[in-house]
Amino acid sequence: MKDECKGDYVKLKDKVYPCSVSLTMDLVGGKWKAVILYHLIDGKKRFSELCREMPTVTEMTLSLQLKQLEKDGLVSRRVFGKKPPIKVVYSLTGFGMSFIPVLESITKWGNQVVNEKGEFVNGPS
Amino acid sequence: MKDECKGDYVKLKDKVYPCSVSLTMDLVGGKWKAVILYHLIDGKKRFSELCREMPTVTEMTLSLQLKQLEKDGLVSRRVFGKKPPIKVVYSLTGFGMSFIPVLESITKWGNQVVNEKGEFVNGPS
DNA sequence: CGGTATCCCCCAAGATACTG
DNA sequence: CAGTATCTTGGGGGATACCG
Repeated sequence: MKDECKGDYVKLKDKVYPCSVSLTMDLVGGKWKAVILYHLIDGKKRFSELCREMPTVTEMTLSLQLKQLEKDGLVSRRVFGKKPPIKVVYSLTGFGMSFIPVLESITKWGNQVVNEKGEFVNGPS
Repeated sequence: MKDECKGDYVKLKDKVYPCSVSLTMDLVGGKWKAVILYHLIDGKKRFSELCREMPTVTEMTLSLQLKQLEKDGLVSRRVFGKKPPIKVVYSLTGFGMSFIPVLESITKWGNQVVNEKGEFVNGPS
């Protein structure tokens, strides 16, 4: 039963998806993952830096999402120091970097949408 | 990278997002929206066709997601007939079509991932 | 500093049954 | 044919407090 490409299933780490779009959305979908990856495009960042750059995400959610991204191999986490002033640095892995073109595509479209139908705002207030 | 104002907020229909990536994920994120749009790339489809092409989505969820996509202006819904053998056709709007490049980018990346780390499967399971 | 531990709410999404 | 109507559940995501 040879279907078209669209009908084929794809499998990654014991999870089966109906198509590669579905797989992508599982890896980088959700409310924050793509945003996090976007903020890591320009290099490694500390946890607190990410917090500052994404003030609308709670620490807990950020931590959780980072962990999932790390588990899926998109982000790497390196720890410096052992006593309470610890330093943790996150960065894109090679795999994560391979996603940059998609992120740029997403950003570009989002900006277009805002330009045509929305508006840019300058403060949280 | 031209977009240096990553800290700016964007607004669309009374909703405020921390960045355009966040906006995009709100419009086409979730488990199925992007998949639905993907299946509409090659032209208009009836509800039952979409059901058949996406057997892992329930009718209810499909209906719900289509309604949201319609509300956000990405998909158009046209009804033919008024008595029980009704025919409803869904298609991408111009706005929806503007998202095709992003979908292609997503598909391409997903396929790469499967090629390098996963596998293609031919049957359901 | 960089998280966890809890607790909680909401809603996406599924199952099943029914209808104009 | 193309959906609704309910009901249920899982887990994403937030708030707050605390810890190594």
